[in-house]
Amino acid sequence: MSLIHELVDEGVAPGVPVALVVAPGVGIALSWNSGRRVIADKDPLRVVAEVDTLGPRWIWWTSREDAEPLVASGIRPRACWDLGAVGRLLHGLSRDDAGAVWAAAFGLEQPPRAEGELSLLDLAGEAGDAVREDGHLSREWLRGGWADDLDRAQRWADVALRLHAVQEELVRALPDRRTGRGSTTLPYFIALSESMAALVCVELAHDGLPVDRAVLEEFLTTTVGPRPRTEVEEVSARHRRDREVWRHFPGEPVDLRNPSTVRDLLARAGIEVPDTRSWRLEPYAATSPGISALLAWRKAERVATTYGWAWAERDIGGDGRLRGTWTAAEGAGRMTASAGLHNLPSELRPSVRPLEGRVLVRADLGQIEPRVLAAVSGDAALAEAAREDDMYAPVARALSSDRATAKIAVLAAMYGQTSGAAGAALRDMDRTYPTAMAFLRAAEESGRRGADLRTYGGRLLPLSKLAGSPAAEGPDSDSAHGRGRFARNAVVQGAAAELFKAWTATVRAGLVGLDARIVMCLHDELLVEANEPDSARVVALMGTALESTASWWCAGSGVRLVAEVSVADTWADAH
DNA sequence: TCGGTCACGTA
DNA sequence: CGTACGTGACCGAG
Repeated sequence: MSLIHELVDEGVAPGVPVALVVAPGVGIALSWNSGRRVIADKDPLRVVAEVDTLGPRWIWWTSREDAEPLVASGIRPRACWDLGAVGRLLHGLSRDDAGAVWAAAFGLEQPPRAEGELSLLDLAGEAGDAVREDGHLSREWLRGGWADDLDRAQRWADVALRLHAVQEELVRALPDRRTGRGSTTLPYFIALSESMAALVCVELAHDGLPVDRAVLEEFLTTTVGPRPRTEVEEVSARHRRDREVWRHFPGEPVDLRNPSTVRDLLARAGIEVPDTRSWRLEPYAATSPGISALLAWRKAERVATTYGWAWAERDIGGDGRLRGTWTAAEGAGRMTASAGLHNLPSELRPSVRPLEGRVLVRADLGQIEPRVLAAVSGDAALAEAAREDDMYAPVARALSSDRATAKIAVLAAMYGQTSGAAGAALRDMDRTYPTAMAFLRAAEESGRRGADLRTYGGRLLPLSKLAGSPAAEGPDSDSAHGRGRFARNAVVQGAAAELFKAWTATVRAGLVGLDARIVMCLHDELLVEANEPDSARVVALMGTALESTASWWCAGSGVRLVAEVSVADTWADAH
């Protein structure tokens, strides 16, 4: 009987949680509720690929470490439960190492980060078991002490399965705040999609974003000059750009990279400003060629330092793929990316372009934050507005204002604006959408007090641990107000991030069998690189995936979620 | 060598 | 208007 048939007999089936531990070059250990076994094989990843066809829900410590070798070998696991990602969700952790996640699940103190050599003190009280007498995981095991022996790998998989059981119970105990509840709780769905987002992060880091080097190099050459071959060339290119600004100002040249000397320079020209931020200088640009030159210099300098030749050399591979490291949830719960992936200036987007025959399918969620506010606050009137394609239109009618004012008022409410022109509109918001406004105020109040909050999907926002001590500084300090604004925004931004990741996971599942992959996640925007013949199916998938996600994410709320989808050869054209 | 500040890109 | 994040240059303290 084949391995696969045996596993099926023993209860491995689609959706069944199976803890996986890979011992490189040795084999794998599996552990699930109705069985456990080790499989010795010199090529363990081949075995994982085989078992994945049964569709188990892989349980692993973190996708970052455990899925990386799978993805690198070409495996695209169907489903997982990422203990680290769920640990972050449940406990508001800023780390996801096994020792920390385990401790949090059992209500223990966070252990010190396991780094450096183990001392005798560390090993005291460890009798060779994975779990110590004090309930923490063994430092020896955390450092990979299980990896050369399948028997120990099996015990390590058992430990993961046990943590999964505890996490699952904790997740199921979280409140489900939906209007229309189903049999599966919302936080449970979110635990799954947060896990899948962590896996997507590994795939994004592996696959990279396609860059057309010729287009990029043309742009860099015209903006900052040709690629410098020596340090001398680099200095002279800098100097050439600097001179374009200096020639507009009489007297000694100053260091343009030092804001305080720039401020002096402007003062000499009769322009007094408290700081030299571009939005403050912008009004002078029309009348002062010097300011205009300085602003142009700033743009070029940004490219030269952050998105210039050095960046291209460092972060774009020989295969023309821009790669960074991705995290699935930081701060309020958004994904983050390094290597400039999340703040690529729009001028660079024409360079994001796949090879001939492939296209980019771009989809973005329209007006996502106000729609999310309507859903998570349970405000019936705002949900009514969120039935429309453009929800600011009905809001404007309700506030008897124009659309622009309505938009400002809604955004001001979500971001905690304290001053400005939205004052009157904000008071109308209070009258028209009292439930949503009370929801936001309650979040701000929690933040100010330093009381922990959970997002709609169950993410713990550890406001008691945020900068500034709530106890020492009192509820009216600057840091208390800072936490208040953060909390007010985080309950919306965080829930929007959860929705986005759930949508992303659904899109990913729908891509199986197509020649297409997700190459960018940008808060409310998804980019899929696809073989041209498959692009129409990807376009359709973006919409159907959103519908099916909305059917559980905001069940019963009446809120409509909308995605705008387009296909193009470059990121810039997909708008 | 480090943290703080300024600046600025995206959402 | 305000929030989140990552990056880089500079300053001043150590």
